[in-house]
Amino acid sequence: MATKILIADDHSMFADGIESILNRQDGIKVVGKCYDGISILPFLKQNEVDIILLDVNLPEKNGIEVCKEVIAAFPEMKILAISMFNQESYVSEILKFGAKGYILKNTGQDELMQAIQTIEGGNTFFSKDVTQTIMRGLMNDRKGGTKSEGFIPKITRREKEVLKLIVQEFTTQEIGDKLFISLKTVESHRSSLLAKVNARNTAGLVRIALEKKLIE
Amino acid sequence: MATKILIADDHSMFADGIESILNRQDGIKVVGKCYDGISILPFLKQNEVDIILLDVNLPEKNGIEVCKEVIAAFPEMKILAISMFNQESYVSEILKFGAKGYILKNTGQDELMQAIQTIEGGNTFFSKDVTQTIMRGLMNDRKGGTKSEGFIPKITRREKEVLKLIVQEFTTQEIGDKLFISLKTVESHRSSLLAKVNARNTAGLVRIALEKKLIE
DNA sequence: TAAAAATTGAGGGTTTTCCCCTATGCCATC
DNA sequence: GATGGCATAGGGGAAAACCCTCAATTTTTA
Repeated sequence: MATKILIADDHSMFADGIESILNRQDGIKVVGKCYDGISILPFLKQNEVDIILLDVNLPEKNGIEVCKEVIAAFPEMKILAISMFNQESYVSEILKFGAKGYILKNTGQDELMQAIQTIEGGNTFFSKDVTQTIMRGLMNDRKGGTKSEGFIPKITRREKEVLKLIVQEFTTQEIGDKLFISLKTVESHRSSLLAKVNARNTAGLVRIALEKKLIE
Repeated sequence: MATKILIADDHSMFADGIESILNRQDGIKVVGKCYDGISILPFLKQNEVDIILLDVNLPEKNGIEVCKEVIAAFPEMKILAISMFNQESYVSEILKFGAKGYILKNTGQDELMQAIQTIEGGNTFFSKDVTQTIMRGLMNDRKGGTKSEGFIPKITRREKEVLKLIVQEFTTQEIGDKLFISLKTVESHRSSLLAKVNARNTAGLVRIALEKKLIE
Protein backbone atom coordinates (compact mmCIF):
# COMPACT_ATOMS: atom_id res chain seq x y z
CA MET A 1 0.00 0.00 0.00
CA ALA A 2 1.57 3.21 -1.14
CA THR A 3 1.76 6.21 1.14
CA LYS A 4 -0.71 8.81 -0.11
CA ILE A 5 0.66 12.31 -0.20
CA LEU A 6 -0.97 15.69 -0.68
CA ILE A 7 1.25 18.58 -1.70
CA ALA A 8 0.05 22.04 -0.64
CA ASP A 9 2.11 24.84 -2.11
CA ASP A 10 1.09 27.88 -4.07
CA HIS A 11 4.19 27.70 -6.24
CA SER A 12 3.04 25.17 -8.74
CA MET A 13 6.46 24.77 -10.20
CA PHE A 14 7.66 23.69 -6.81
CA ALA A 15 4.68 21.43 -6.23
CA ASP A 16 5.09 19.82 -9.64
CA GLY A 17 8.78 19.29 -9.01
CA ILE A 18 8.20 17.57 -5.71
CA GLU A 19 5.49 15.46 -7.26
CA SER A 20 7.88 14.39 -9.98
CA ILE A 21 10.50 13.40 -7.43
CA LEU A 22 8.08 11.55 -5.18
CA ASN A 23 6.33 9.63 -7.93
CA ARG A 24 9.64 8.05 -8.89
CA GLN A 25 9.91 6.57 -5.42
CA ASP A 26 8.53 3.17 -4.53
CA GLY A 27 5.70 3.10 -2.03
CA ILE A 28 4.76 6.74 -2.48
CA LYS A 29 1.92 8.22 -4.43
CA VAL A 30 1.06 11.88 -4.77
CA VAL A 31 -2.72 11.88 -4.69
CA GLY A 32 -3.27 15.60 -4.98
CA LYS A 33 -1.93 19.11 -5.08
CA CYS A 34 -3.45 22.22 -3.55
CA TYR A 35 -2.31 25.67 -4.55
CA ASP A 36 -3.90 27.53 -1.66
CA GLY A 37 -4.99 27.04 1.92
CA ILE A 38 -8.74 26.96 1.46
CA SER A 39 -8.91 23.98 -0.88
CA ILE A 40 -7.13 21.59 1.46
CA LEU A 41 -9.94 20.68 3.84
CA PRO A 42 -12.45 19.98 1.05
CA PHE A 43 -9.87 17.77 -0.64
CA LEU A 44 -9.25 15.81 2.54
CA LYS A 45 -12.98 15.20 2.97
CA GLN A 46 -13.17 13.51 -0.40
CA ASN A 47 -9.80 11.78 -0.60
CA GLU A 48 -7.68 9.54 1.53
CA VAL A 49 -4.39 11.15 2.48
CA ASP A 50 -1.60 9.94 4.75
CA ILE A 51 0.80 12.84 4.72
CA ILE A 52 0.45 16.50 3.78
CA LEU A 53 3.49 18.41 2.61
CA LEU A 54 2.34 21.83 3.72
CA ASP A 55 3.94 25.09 2.72
CA VAL A 56 3.90 27.44 5.70
CA ASN A 57 3.51 30.54 3.58
CA LEU A 58 0.32 29.95 1.67
CA PRO A 59 -1.81 32.74 0.24
CA GLU A 60 -5.35 33.41 1.47
CA LYS A 61 -5.05 31.17 4.48
CA ASN A 62 -1.55 30.49 5.75
CA GLY A 63 -0.08 27.12 6.62
CA ILE A 64 -0.38 27.61 10.34
CA GLU A 65 -4.14 28.17 10.23
CA VAL A 66 -4.53 25.32 7.78
CA CYS A 67 -2.59 23.04 10.08
CA LYS A 68 -4.81 23.95 13.00
CA GLU A 69 -7.98 23.24 11.02
CA VAL A 70 -6.75 20.04 9.49
CA ILE A 71 -5.67 18.61 12.83
CA ALA A 72 -9.01 19.63 14.31
CA ALA A 73 -10.86 17.71 11.59
CA PHE A 74 -8.34 14.87 11.17
CA PRO A 75 -6.36 14.48 14.38
CA GLU A 76 -4.32 11.61 12.96
CA MET A 77 -3.17 13.49 9.88
CA LYS A 78 0.58 13.67 9.47
CA ILE A 79 1.72 17.10 8.41
CA LEU A 80 5.20 17.93 7.22
CA ALA A 81 5.69 21.69 7.15
CA ILE A 82 7.85 23.08 4.41
CA SER A 83 9.10 26.62 4.37
CA MET A 84 11.41 28.92 2.57
CA PHE A 85 12.49 30.47 5.82
CA ASN A 86 13.84 29.27 9.10
CA GLN A 87 11.86 31.54 11.37
CA GLU A 88 11.55 30.52 14.97
CA SER A 89 8.04 31.94 15.32
CA TYR A 90 6.70 29.94 12.38
CA VAL A 91 8.42 26.75 13.41
CA SER A 92 7.23 26.74 16.99
CA GLU A 93 3.73 27.86 16.06
CA ILE A 94 3.00 25.26 13.44
CA LEU A 95 4.46 22.52 15.64
CA LYS A 96 2.20 23.70 18.43
CA PHE A 97 -0.72 23.05 16.11
CA GLY A 98 0.26 19.49 15.41
CA ALA A 99 2.70 19.43 12.50
CA LYS A 100 4.97 16.39 12.73
CA GLY A 101 7.97 17.85 10.99
CA TYR A 102 9.51 20.96 9.54
CA ILE A 103 11.92 21.14 6.66
CA LEU A 104 13.29 23.93 4.54
CA LYS A 105 13.02 24.27 0.81
CA ASN A 106 16.78 23.97 0.48
CA THR A 107 16.48 20.39 1.66
CA GLY A 108 17.86 17.72 -0.69
CA GLN A 109 15.98 14.77 -2.16
CA ASP A 110 17.43 12.20 0.22
CA GLU A 111 16.59 14.25 3.25
CA LEU A 112 13.07 14.83 1.94
CA MET A 113 12.55 11.09 1.57
CA GLN A 114 13.96 10.53 5.01
CA ALA A 115 11.58 13.12 6.42
CA ILE A 116 8.58 11.49 4.77
CA GLN A 117 9.52 8.05 5.99
CA THR A 118 10.11 9.35 9.48
CA ILE A 119 6.77 11.13 9.58
CA GLU A 120 5.00 8.11 8.15
CA GLY A 121 6.33 6.02 11.00
CA GLY A 122 4.69 8.41 13.43
CA ASN A 123 7.92 10.09 14.37
CA THR A 124 9.05 13.66 14.11
CA PHE A 125 11.55 15.13 11.69
CA PHE A 126 13.32 18.48 11.60
CA SER A 127 15.92 19.75 9.22
CA LYS A 128 19.25 20.32 10.88
CA ASP A 129 18.96 24.09 10.60
CA VAL A 130 15.48 24.03 12.03
CA THR A 131 16.59 21.94 14.99
CA GLN A 132 19.08 24.63 15.88
CA THR A 133 16.41 27.28 15.65
CA ILE A 134 14.10 25.33 17.93
CA MET A 135 16.89 24.81 20.40
CA ARG A 136 17.54 28.52 20.50
CA GLY A 137 13.83 29.10 21.10
CA LEU A 138 13.73 26.59 23.94
CA MET A 139 16.84 28.05 25.51
CA ASN A 140 15.18 31.45 25.60
CA ASP A 141 12.07 30.03 27.22
CA ARG A 142 14.07 28.29 29.92
CA LYS A 143 16.33 31.16 30.75
CA GLY A 144 13.41 33.49 31.21
CA GLY A 145 15.07 36.38 32.95
CA THR A 146 18.77 35.71 32.52
CA LYS A 147 19.37 38.45 30.09
CA SER A 148 15.69 38.81 29.24
CA GLU A 149 16.45 38.12 25.59
CA GLY A 150 13.43 36.87 23.68
CA PHE A 151 11.07 37.12 26.64
CA ILE A 152 8.14 39.51 26.31
CA PRO A 153 5.89 40.50 29.21
CA LYS A 154 2.31 41.21 28.47
CA ILE A 155 1.30 44.47 26.90
CA THR A 156 -1.80 46.18 28.23
CA ARG A 157 -4.80 47.07 26.08
CA ARG A 158 -3.95 50.77 25.96
CA GLU A 159 -0.30 50.15 25.30
CA LYS A 160 -1.23 47.98 22.36
CA GLU A 161 -3.34 50.79 20.91
CA VAL A 162 -0.45 53.20 21.24
CA LEU A 163 1.97 50.66 19.80
CA LYS A 164 -0.23 50.11 16.80
CA LEU A 165 -0.27 53.83 16.06
CA ILE A 166 3.48 54.13 16.53
CA VAL A 167 4.01 51.41 13.94
CA GLN A 168 1.68 53.36 11.67
CA GLU A 169 4.10 56.30 11.84
CA PHE A 170 2.04 58.61 14.01
CA THR A 171 3.92 60.92 16.37
CA THR A 172 3.31 61.05 20.09
CA GLN A 173 1.24 64.21 19.73
CA GLU A 174 -0.88 62.72 16.95
CA ILE A 175 -1.47 59.58 18.96
CA GLY A 176 -2.62 61.70 21.89
CA ASP A 177 -5.07 63.54 19.64
CA LYS A 178 -6.39 60.31 18.20
CA LEU A 179 -6.94 58.67 21.57
CA PHE A 180 -8.10 61.88 23.27
CA ILE A 181 -5.35 61.71 25.88
CA SER A 182 -2.47 64.01 26.62
CA LEU A 183 0.93 63.89 25.00
CA LYS A 184 2.36 63.07 28.40
CA THR A 185 0.18 60.04 28.78
CA VAL A 186 1.25 58.72 25.44
CA GLU A 187 4.83 59.28 26.52
CA SER A 188 4.17 57.19 29.60
CA HIS A 189 2.86 54.37 27.47
CA ARG A 190 5.82 54.62 25.13
CA SER A 191 8.17 54.39 28.09
CA SER A 192 6.44 51.32 29.43
CA LEU A 193 6.52 49.72 26.02
CA LEU A 194 10.23 50.35 25.60
CA ALA A 195 10.89 48.91 29.03
CA LYS A 196 8.66 45.90 28.53
CA VAL A 197 10.12 44.81 25.23
CA ASN A 198 13.57 45.91 26.36
CA ALA A 199 14.15 48.18 23.38
CA ARG A 200 16.42 51.20 23.30
CA ASN A 201 14.32 53.26 20.93
CA THR A 202 11.40 53.34 18.53
CA ALA A 203 13.27 51.37 15.90
CA GLY A 204 13.69 48.44 18.26
CA LEU A 205 10.14 48.76 19.53
CA VAL A 206 8.72 48.53 16.02
CA ARG A 207 11.03 45.67 15.06
CA ILE A 208 10.10 43.65 18.14
CA ALA A 209 6.42 44.47 17.74
CA LEU A 210 6.49 43.01 14.24
CA GLU A 211 8.77 40.10 15.06
CA LYS A 212 6.75 38.96 18.06
CA LYS A 213 3.46 39.95 16.48
CA LEU A 214 2.47 42.10 19.43
CA ILE A 215 -0.13 43.98 17.45
CA GLU A 216 -3.25 43.14 15.49
CA MET B 1 20.69 17.18 -30.24
CA ALA B 2 19.18 17.81 -26.84
CA THR B 3 19.01 21.31 -25.39
CA LYS B 4 21.55 21.54 -22.58
CA ILE B 5 20.23 23.21 -19.48
CA LEU B 6 21.94 24.50 -16.36
CA ILE B 7 19.79 25.04 -13.27
CA ALA B 8 21.02 27.69 -10.83
CA ASP B 9 19.05 27.81 -7.61
CA ASP B 10 20.12 27.64 -4.00
CA HIS B 11 17.05 25.69 -2.99
CA SER B 12 18.19 22.22 -3.86
CA MET B 13 14.73 20.78 -3.44
CA PHE B 14 13.53 23.15 -6.10
CA ALA B 15 16.49 22.53 -8.41
CA ASP B 16 16.08 18.77 -8.05
CA GLY B 17 12.38 19.03 -8.78
CA ILE B 18 12.89 21.03 -11.94
CA GLU B 19 15.59 18.63 -13.04
CA SER B 20 13.21 15.75 -12.54
CA ILE B 21 10.55 17.44 -14.64
CA LEU B 22 12.88 18.44 -17.42
CA ASN B 23 14.67 15.13 -17.75
CA ARG B 24 11.36 13.49 -18.56
CA GLN B 25 10.99 15.73 -21.58
CA ASP B 26 12.30 14.81 -25.01
CA GLY B 27 15.08 16.95 -26.40
CA ILE B 28 16.09 18.41 -23.04
CA LYS B 29 18.99 17.48 -20.84
CA VAL B 30 19.91 19.04 -17.53
CA VAL B 31 23.69 19.13 -17.67
CA GLY B 32 24.32 20.74 -14.32
CA LYS B 33 23.01 22.41 -11.20
CA CYS B 34 24.58 25.30 -9.31
CA TYR B 35 23.52 26.15 -5.78
CA ASP B 36 25.10 29.59 -5.67
CA GLY B 37 26.07 32.45 -7.93
CA ILE B 38 29.83 32.06 -7.87
CA SER B 39 30.00 28.54 -9.27
CA ILE B 40 28.12 29.35 -12.47
CA LEU B 41 30.88 30.99 -14.53
CA PRO B 42 33.43 28.25 -13.78
CA PHE B 43 30.84 25.66 -14.78
CA LEU B 44 30.14 27.42 -18.08
CA LYS B 45 33.84 27.51 -18.91
CA GLN B 46 34.07 23.76 -18.69
CA ASN B 47 30.68 22.66 -19.99
CA GLU B 48 28.49 23.37 -22.93
CA VAL B 49 25.21 24.97 -21.94
CA ASP B 50 22.35 26.31 -24.06
CA ILE B 51 20.00 27.74 -21.47
CA ILE B 52 20.44 28.76 -17.86
CA LEU B 53 17.45 28.67 -15.53
CA LEU B 54 18.64 31.35 -13.16
CA ASP B 55 17.13 32.10 -9.79
CA VAL B 56 17.13 35.86 -9.25
CA ASN B 57 17.63 35.58 -5.52
CA LEU B 58 20.85 33.68 -5.16
CA PRO B 59 23.05 33.86 -2.08
CA GLU B 60 26.58 35.30 -2.22
CA LYS B 61 26.17 36.74 -5.66
CA ASN B 62 22.62 37.45 -6.78
CA GLY B 63 21.11 36.52 -10.09
CA ILE B 64 21.30 39.99 -11.54
CA GLU B 65 25.06 40.21 -11.07
CA VAL B 66 25.46 36.68 -12.34
CA CYS B 67 23.44 37.51 -15.43
CA LYS B 68 25.61 40.51 -16.15
CA GLU B 69 28.81 38.49 -15.86
CA VAL B 70 27.55 35.55 -17.83
CA ILE B 71 26.39 37.70 -20.71
CA ALA B 72 29.71 39.55 -20.65
CA ALA B 73 31.57 36.24 -20.99
CA PHE B 74 29.04 34.42 -23.19
CA PRO B 75 26.98 36.98 -25.09
CA GLU B 76 24.95 34.26 -26.81
CA MET B 77 23.90 32.55 -23.61
CA LYS B 78 20.15 32.25 -23.13
CA ILE B 79 19.09 33.06 -19.61
CA LEU B 80 15.64 32.40 -18.22
CA ALA B 81 15.24 34.24 -14.92
CA ILE B 82 13.15 32.53 -12.29
CA SER B 83 11.98 34.23 -9.15
CA MET B 84 9.77 33.76 -6.19
CA PHE B 85 8.66 37.34 -6.40
CA ASN B 86 7.19 39.52 -9.05
CA GLN B 87 9.19 42.63 -8.25
CA GLU B 88 9.35 45.26 -10.91
CA SER B 89 12.88 46.35 -10.01
CA TYR B 90 14.25 42.81 -10.36
CA VAL B 91 12.45 42.14 -13.58
CA SER B 92 13.53 45.25 -15.41
CA GLU B 93 17.08 45.06 -14.12
CA ILE B 94 17.82 41.49 -15.07
CA LEU B 95 16.25 42.01 -18.48
CA LYS B 96 18.46 45.04 -18.93
CA PHE B 97 21.43 42.73 -18.43
CA GLY B 98 20.43 40.32 -21.12
CA ALA B 99 18.06 37.76 -19.65
CA LYS B 100 15.74 36.40 -22.34
CA GLY B 101 12.80 35.63 -20.11
CA TYR B 102 11.37 35.93 -16.64
CA ILE B 103 9.01 33.48 -15.00
CA LEU B 104 7.75 33.03 -11.47
CA LYS B 105 8.08 29.95 -9.33
CA ASN B 106 4.32 29.55 -9.39
CA THR B 107 4.54 28.77 -13.08
CA GLY B 108 3.15 25.40 -14.18
CA GLN B 109 5.01 22.66 -16.03
CA ASP B 110 3.48 23.41 -19.39
CA GLU B 111 4.28 27.06 -19.17
CA LEU B 112 7.82 26.24 -18.08
CA MET B 113 8.29 24.05 -21.15
CA GLN B 114 6.80 26.74 -23.32
CA ALA B 115 9.20 29.28 -21.84
CA ILE B 116 12.20 27.04 -22.47
CA GLN B 117 11.17 26.36 -26.04
CA THR B 118 10.55 30.03 -26.65
CA ILE B 119 13.90 31.04 -25.23
CA GLU B 120 15.65 28.31 -27.18
CA GLY B 121 14.25 29.71 -30.41
CA GLY B 122 15.86 33.02 -29.58
CA ASN B 123 12.64 34.66 -28.52
CA THR B 124 11.58 36.23 -25.28
CA PHE B 125 9.15 34.86 -22.73
CA PHE B 126 7.44 36.44 -19.74
CA SER B 127 4.91 34.96 -17.37
CA LYS B 128 1.55 36.63 -17.61
CA ASP B 129 1.91 38.21 -14.16
CA VAL B 130 5.33 39.49 -15.03
CA THR B 131 4.08 41.09 -18.21
CA GLN B 132 1.58 43.03 -16.16
CA THR B 133 4.27 44.12 -13.74
CA ILE B 134 6.43 45.37 -16.58
CA MET B 135 3.49 47.25 -17.99
CA ARG B 136 2.85 48.86 -14.63
CA GLY B 137 6.53 49.77 -14.46
CA LEU B 138 6.38 51.42 -17.84
CA MET B 139 3.22 53.25 -16.86
CA ASN B 140 4.91 54.58 -13.74
CA ASP B 141 7.88 55.77 -15.77
CA ARG B 142 5.56 57.66 -18.05
CA LYS B 143 3.42 59.18 -15.37
CA GLY B 144 6.36 60.02 -13.19
CA GLY B 145 5.15 60.13 -9.60
CA THR B 146 1.47 59.31 -9.47
CA LYS B 147 1.13 57.69 -6.10
CA SER B 148 3.55 54.77 -6.45
CA GLU B 149 1.89 52.63 -3.78
CA GLY B 150 3.64 49.36 -3.09
CA PHE B 151 6.62 50.29 -5.20
CA ILE B 152 10.00 49.43 -3.77
CA PRO B 153 12.80 51.77 -4.72
CA LYS B 154 16.25 50.38 -4.79
CA ILE B 155 18.36 50.95 -1.72
CA THR B 156 22.07 51.42 -2.19
CA ARG B 157 24.70 49.26 -0.54
CA ARG B 158 25.60 51.87 2.05
CA GLU B 159 22.00 52.75 2.79
CA LYS B 160 21.30 49.12 3.42
CA GLU B 161 24.15 48.96 5.93
CA VAL B 162 22.77 51.98 7.74
CA LEU B 163 19.25 50.61 7.61
CA LYS B 164 20.37 47.32 9.09
CA LEU B 165 21.96 49.12 12.02
CA ILE B 166 18.90 51.33 12.55
CA VAL B 167 16.75 48.24 12.81
CA GLN B 168 19.24 46.90 15.33
CA GLU B 169 18.52 49.93 17.53
CA PHE B 170 21.77 51.78 17.03
CA THR B 171 21.61 55.57 17.13
CA THR B 172 22.87 57.76 14.33
CA GLN B 173 26.05 58.54 16.27
CA GLU B 174 26.71 54.88 16.97
CA ILE B 175 26.16 53.98 13.35
CA GLY B 176 28.64 56.64 12.34
CA ASP B 177 31.22 55.23 14.74
CA LYS B 178 30.63 51.70 13.50
CA LEU B 179 30.98 52.61 9.84
CA PHE B 180 33.76 55.16 10.44
CA ILE B 181 31.76 57.98 8.89
CA SER B 182 30.42 61.19 10.34
CA LEU B 183 27.09 61.63 12.07
CA LYS B 184 26.12 63.97 9.27
CA THR B 185 26.70 61.33 6.65
CA VAL B 186 24.56 58.86 8.48
CA GLU B 187 21.88 61.54 8.68
CA SER B 188 22.10 61.91 4.91
CA HIS B 189 21.56 58.20 4.45
CA ARG B 190 18.67 58.21 6.89
CA SER B 191 17.06 61.05 4.95
CA SER B 192 17.43 59.22 1.67
CA LEU B 193 16.01 56.09 3.20
CA LEU B 194 12.98 57.91 4.58
CA ALA B 195 12.39 59.52 1.20
CA LYS B 196 12.88 56.32 -0.75
CA VAL B 197 10.48 54.21 1.26
CA ASN B 198 8.18 57.19 1.73
CA ALA B 199 8.16 56.99 5.52
CA ARG B 200 7.59 59.81 7.97
CA ASN B 201 9.91 58.58 10.68
CA THR B 202 12.02 55.73 11.98
CA ALA B 203 9.01 53.70 13.00
CA GLY B 204 7.75 53.63 9.43
CA LEU B 205 11.20 53.01 8.05
CA VAL B 206 11.69 49.97 10.25
CA ARG B 207 8.23 48.66 9.51
CA ILE B 208 8.68 48.96 5.76
CA ALA B 209 12.19 47.53 5.92
CA LEU B 210 10.81 44.43 7.61
CA GLU B 211 7.66 44.22 5.50
CA LYS B 212 9.47 44.52 2.20
CA LYS B 213 12.48 42.61 3.44
CA LEU B 214 14.86 45.36 2.43
CA ILE B 215 17.61 44.06 4.68
CA GLU B 216 17.53 40.28 4.12
C1' DT C 1 35.78 59.12 -21.15
C1' DA C 2 31.96 61.77 -19.85
C1' DA C 3 27.77 61.52 -17.29
C1' DA C 4 25.23 59.71 -13.50
C1' DA C 5 24.90 57.82 -9.08
C1' DA C 6 26.69 57.04 -4.65
C1' DT C 7 29.21 58.44 -0.64
C1' DT C 8 30.86 61.65 2.07
C1' DG C 9 30.18 65.78 5.06
C1' DA C 10 29.04 70.62 6.85
C1' DG C 11 26.02 74.48 9.09
C1' DG C 12 22.09 75.53 11.53
C1' DG C 13 17.76 74.88 12.62
C1' DT C 14 13.04 72.47 14.44
C1' DT C 15 10.60 68.59 16.15
C1' DT C 16 10.30 64.38 18.42
C1' DT C 17 11.75 61.08 21.41
C1' DC C 18 13.58 59.59 25.63
C1' DC C 19 14.32 59.92 30.63
C1' DC C 20 14.04 61.43 35.13
C1' DC C 21 10.57 62.44 38.83
C1' DT C 22 6.03 62.68 40.77
C1' DA C 23 1.07 62.01 41.38
C1' DT C 24 -3.98 61.02 41.21
C1' DG C 25 -8.22 58.55 40.37
C1' DC C 26 -10.05 53.82 39.09
C1' DC C 27 -10.44 49.41 39.18
C1' DA C 28 -10.06 44.50 40.72
C1' DT C 29 -8.56 41.09 43.89
C1' DC C 30 -7.23 39.36 48.11
C1' DG D 1 -10.04 48.26 52.91
C1' DA D 2 -5.40 47.69 51.42
C1' DT D 3 -2.38 46.34 47.67
C1' DG D 4 -1.31 46.44 43.12
C1' DG D 5 -1.92 47.20 38.25
C1' DC D 6 -3.66 50.43 34.91
C1' DA D 7 -4.56 54.80 32.76
C1' DT D 8 -4.02 59.33 33.36
C1' DA D 9 -0.83 63.48 33.32
C1' DG D 10 2.48 67.19 34.69
C1' DG D 11 7.55 69.57 34.76
C1' DG D 12 11.94 69.79 33.04
C1' DG D 13 15.83 68.47 30.54
C1' DA D 14 18.93 65.82 27.45
C1' DA D 15 19.39 63.24 23.46
C1' DA D 16 18.14 61.88 19.18
C1' DA D 17 15.83 62.40 14.97
C1' DC D 18 14.39 65.19 11.28
C1' DC D 19 14.76 69.06 7.77
C1' DC D 20 16.99 72.16 4.43
C1' DT D 21 20.70 73.58 1.77
C1' DC D 22 24.88 72.87 -0.17
C1' DA D 23 29.17 70.64 -1.98
C1' DA D 24 33.47 67.68 -2.63
C1' DT D 25 35.03 63.16 -3.83
C1' DT D 26 34.69 58.58 -5.45
C1' DT D 27 32.53 54.85 -7.88
C1' DT D 28 29.72 53.07 -11.29
C1' DT D 29 27.56 53.12 -15.48
C1' DA D 30 26.54 54.27 -20.01
